[in-house]
Amino acid sequence: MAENRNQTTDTRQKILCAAESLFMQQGYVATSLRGITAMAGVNLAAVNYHFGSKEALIREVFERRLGPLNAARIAHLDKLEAAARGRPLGIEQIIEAIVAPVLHVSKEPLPRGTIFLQLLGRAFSEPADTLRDILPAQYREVVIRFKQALTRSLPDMPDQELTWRMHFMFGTLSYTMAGNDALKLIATCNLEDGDDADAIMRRLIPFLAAGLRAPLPALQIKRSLPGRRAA
Amino acid sequence: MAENRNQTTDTRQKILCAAESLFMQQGYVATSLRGITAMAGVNLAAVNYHFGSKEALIREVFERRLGPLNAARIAHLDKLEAAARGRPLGIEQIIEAIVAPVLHVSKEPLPRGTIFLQLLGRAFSEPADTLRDILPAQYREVVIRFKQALTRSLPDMPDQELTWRMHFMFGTLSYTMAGNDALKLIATCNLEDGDDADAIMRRLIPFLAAGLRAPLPALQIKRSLPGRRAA
DNA sequence: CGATGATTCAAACGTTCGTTTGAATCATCT
DNA sequence: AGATGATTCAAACGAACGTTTGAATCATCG
Repeated sequence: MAENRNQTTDTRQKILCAAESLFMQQGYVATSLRGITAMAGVNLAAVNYHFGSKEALIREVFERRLGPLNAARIAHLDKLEAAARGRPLGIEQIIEAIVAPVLHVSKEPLPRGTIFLQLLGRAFSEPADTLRDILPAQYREVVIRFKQALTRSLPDMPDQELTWRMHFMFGTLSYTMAGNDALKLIATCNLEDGDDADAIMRRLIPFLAAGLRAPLPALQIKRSLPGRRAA
Repeated sequence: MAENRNQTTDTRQKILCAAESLFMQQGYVATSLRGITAMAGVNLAAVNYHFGSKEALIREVFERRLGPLNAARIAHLDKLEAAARGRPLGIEQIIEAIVAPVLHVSKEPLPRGTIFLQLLGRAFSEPADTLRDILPAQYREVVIRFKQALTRSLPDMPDQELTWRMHFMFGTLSYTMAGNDALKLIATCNLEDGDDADAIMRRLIPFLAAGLRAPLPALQIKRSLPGRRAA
């Protein structure tokens, strides 16, 4: 059993990188194994040999990066909570624990990192059944932990309202990561110069923190729009 | 020339509705014309006869609903500005002009409306080249007009910062419309009862308004989070 | 009614897809 | 060196795709 020296792992990595890149550009369904193996410079059959199927391949593409990313988020939160010794954390701190690990990913040997981020951003809106299984699993602990932290820092917020605001927050983050392509669709002014991942995320944190802290919507009776928002 | 009485328009509409529904469930690439025509109960060749190609079909699917939606947004904004007589509008008013027309769409003979909203939410992250052309065209005027309005209401906000916050806002809106599926991916508590489109949007407006009004991020010297990268 | 043009239909076209196969190649160890 | 098992490779498989075709059907009007 040669197990592996560099050949086998090399082929696997080349496939994973090419797949990551093409899935991002074209989406899961539109990307063919022939395109992936061509870009990776390996034989077509290598995908089924090393991964078993196209579906198993995309699963590995996600797990390879999403696992460490979410682990870093939780580690960051652990550190904050240890330092706080039971006191509630600041909203900005919590958000930063979610956002900062993304920045580290984005700095991986370029352009590997940003490619995955765009792929991840798209992932939530891809209807592919494949991700229906792996995303919840990868995110469960993150959501639970951060919701606990936010609940402590926003004690007056009803649970359901907080859930929605976290949903909004992840939506903004996801959409922002998915990125510049989508942005250009609706941007009318050129976003020039130093708008790298750092700058974007630094703009994102105050936006999200203010949203999370927003005054509760008036406990509206079910009468809807035309009467207008109250308060 | 029979032009059309009901036969031809009927077939067209049946195809459009089936396509809308299947594109939403499966995405553009994963949806086959055979599936669409089967659901619509028409012949396979009808799509190419009535629309010319699969690509032209999805274009029509979007234009059919997106045009009226964005027209309603602009009409809503027109009305607000006429009533304000030159004074700046309230942030919540502006956001409501963006959001409220969505609610009307969602109330179309169910479940037609919500289906399209989910499709639209996904659209921005679909890498399909097709939409690269039609979305910017459909959104250009909306973005310009609302940015003007927001600029007047937030006179101290730098243009670039406002562009980003509008991006964040559309991201949240898009992600929220794309919807419950994506939400369930990360939701840990069940969002019960009355969380229909109305309720969601009423939660969304304060969140977004607070985000838009958030204090400017400290005009940071470019030194970033942990210490890290320069410039 | 017979003619005309619009619409439907079943069948087929050529391509491309994910996957499988069986032989060839490579690395490793006795 | 020879045997062994892991890995690569070219070739092929059947299935599904978007599109085209040419005849059948329908509505309309002189």
